[in-house]
Amino acid sequence: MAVTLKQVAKRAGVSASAVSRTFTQGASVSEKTRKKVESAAAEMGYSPNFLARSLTTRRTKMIGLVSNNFHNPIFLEVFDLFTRGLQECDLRPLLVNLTDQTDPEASVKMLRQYSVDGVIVASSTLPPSFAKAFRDSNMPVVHAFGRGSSNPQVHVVGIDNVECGRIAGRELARRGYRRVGFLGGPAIATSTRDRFDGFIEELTNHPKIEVSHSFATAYSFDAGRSEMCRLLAQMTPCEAYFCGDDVLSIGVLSAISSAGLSVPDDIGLIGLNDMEMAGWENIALTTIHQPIAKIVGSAIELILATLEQPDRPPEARLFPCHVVERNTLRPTV
Amino acid sequence: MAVTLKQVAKRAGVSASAVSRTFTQGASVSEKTRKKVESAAAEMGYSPNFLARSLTTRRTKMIGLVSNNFHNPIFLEVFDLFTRGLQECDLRPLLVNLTDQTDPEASVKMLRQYSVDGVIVASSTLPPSFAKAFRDSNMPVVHAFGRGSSNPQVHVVGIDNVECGRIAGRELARRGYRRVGFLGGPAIATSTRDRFDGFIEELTNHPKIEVSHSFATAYSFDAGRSEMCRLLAQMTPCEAYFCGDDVLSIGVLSAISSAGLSVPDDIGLIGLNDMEMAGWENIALTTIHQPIAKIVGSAIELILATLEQPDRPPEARLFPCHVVERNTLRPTV
DNA sequence: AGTCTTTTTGCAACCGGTTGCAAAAACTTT
DNA sequence: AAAGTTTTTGCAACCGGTTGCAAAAAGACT
Repeated sequence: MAVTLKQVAKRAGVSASAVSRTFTQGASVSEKTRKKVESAAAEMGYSPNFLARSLTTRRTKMIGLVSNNFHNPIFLEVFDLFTRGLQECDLRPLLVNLTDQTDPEASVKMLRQYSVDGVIVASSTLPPSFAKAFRDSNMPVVHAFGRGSSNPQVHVVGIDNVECGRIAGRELARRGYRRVGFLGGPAIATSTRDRFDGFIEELTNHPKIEVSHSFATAYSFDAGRSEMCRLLAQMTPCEAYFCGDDVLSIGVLSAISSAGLSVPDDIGLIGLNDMEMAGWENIALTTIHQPIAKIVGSAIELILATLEQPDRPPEARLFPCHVVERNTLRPTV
Repeated sequence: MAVTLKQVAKRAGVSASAVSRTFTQGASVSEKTRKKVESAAAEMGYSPNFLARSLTTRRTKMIGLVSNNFHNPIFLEVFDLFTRGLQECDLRPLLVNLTDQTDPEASVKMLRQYSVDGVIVASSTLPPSFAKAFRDSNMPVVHAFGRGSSNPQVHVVGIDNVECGRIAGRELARRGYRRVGFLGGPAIATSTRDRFDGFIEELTNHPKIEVSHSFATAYSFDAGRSEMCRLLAQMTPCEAYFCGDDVLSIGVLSAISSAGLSVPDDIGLIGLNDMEMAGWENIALTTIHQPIAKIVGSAIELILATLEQPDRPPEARLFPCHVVERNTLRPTV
């Protein structure tokens, strides 16, 4: 059984309040009693119970971290950054894995029952309405990697996916490709739609370029590979593809080389994310860099600010992206 | 402000205990009051506060999930499995990222302050003493991917790393390699040592085979690549290498192809883990399969059992591994 | 030493629940 | 209808802390 405040109080010969105050920032305790309490606490190995404390302070310092992307390697980086960042702010992540089986409503309820101080939804495939459910339940929430909007319902931190689509389109045009393809992630995901829209929009400026598109069933290696295999079997491939994201690109890359074709000589490829693996020398994917460290940092900052000031109006913070050139697009003509 | 039990009690016209009992499994409440309470609760959107409850029940249903492997892709699979598995048992993972900056002692204390029901340490690089610190602090703990031992200090679930070393040695011998190398992870990690010992032991049965060894600084792509680059620059390479793990292997693979050599024609490679990526067609790593789903499942089962029966003697559960043949070792001669 | 301030202290109520216990209510049995 | 049995109920204490408040102690000033 853990040592309690009362036991420490008795041992130190002071009241419970005195002990409580010694362990509370900025409370009024004389140096003398503080010493008494501290040594008693040290002898007994006491440290305050955060959950009991939270009952009166109404702060648990726990943050729900909700995601459904446990198969995309970039999310390992995301989790690393979030857990480190939260820890630095003295917050603990309560991790929720939103699978197909889990009821979204249930996780809202669950996180409320655990009195988390706030929630971070980390996903580019969940709809804004999901994050909003937390807001409706009166919890501060930030949707990281969510869809930007001029007047968002909840805080959003991410990138401008439409602009990324444009960047990709522009890049392929600049390199003189004449038949290009959009090979997106799941067609329902807003991130996919936005990237698609931007891509198409940009390429309407280049009427001579022929554009086609298709969608993979998920942001995953397998989905990318099988979609590309399907395309290769059906028709003569485009000269270059803009892929929904990096892991998808790697699947595509694999399909291409299995077909005996080579990148970038036969087919060009540009991804999105710039995950660690994209820089691995045997992959060397040309891709659009998404500043995930900044996004994560900003999401944490925003949730922190919202804890202070719960009625802060929802804000969208979108970070600029840029092309990282590696070896999967041919040089400019 | 969230609805409390008392408010529900008032609305339903019953005592607080009645409300509490309606929400407690197996408590005695008449059908009539249960109905009254349930409808009042539904109208008001009440659900019990788990943390307040935990104060008396002494169960938070939170499990500390501690790891230091946020850069090895296999750990995304591990986190996925753990979070799903725990959720299915109605437990929530409180995630702790043990970085170089974080004080291990502090995380023990922190998890105690949050009254987690138990702790799962998921790491092959942390020493048994780390897991033991939780045990010493009276928390049920399971060390997943830890070092097996005939009389362990804490519950361990994992693989027999020594045996894996033997398997690798045997496999290379069987394929007729005559100069083989061990390219391990960090030399201090027990998993590395054990794999090394087994490998060496097995190869003493084959005195004609020449064995060398070296260690990378981490289980990571970069570490594998740079160690292999170093080896290739220094000396004529071995005919085949047993790599510390898969991500290391992929780094090694990349170094080899950068050097203009090919796998398995010039150099053979066998990894360990069989992470998803090892099966990607453009990697196709021959590797030793570690049954991570079984390990995770068993770790959860064990922590659950220990919650029921805290004084259960420490147990080591080691799962057998086997070679998965893909394309990085030459065929048997 | 006496008065006025400021700081420190303990009491008691509270945070949102659970639970042992004895009384009340509901059934059984005769 | 009375007595006996079982089930349901509310009271009150408790889980491990925090905090407003008024009293006590300490310090500052005549």
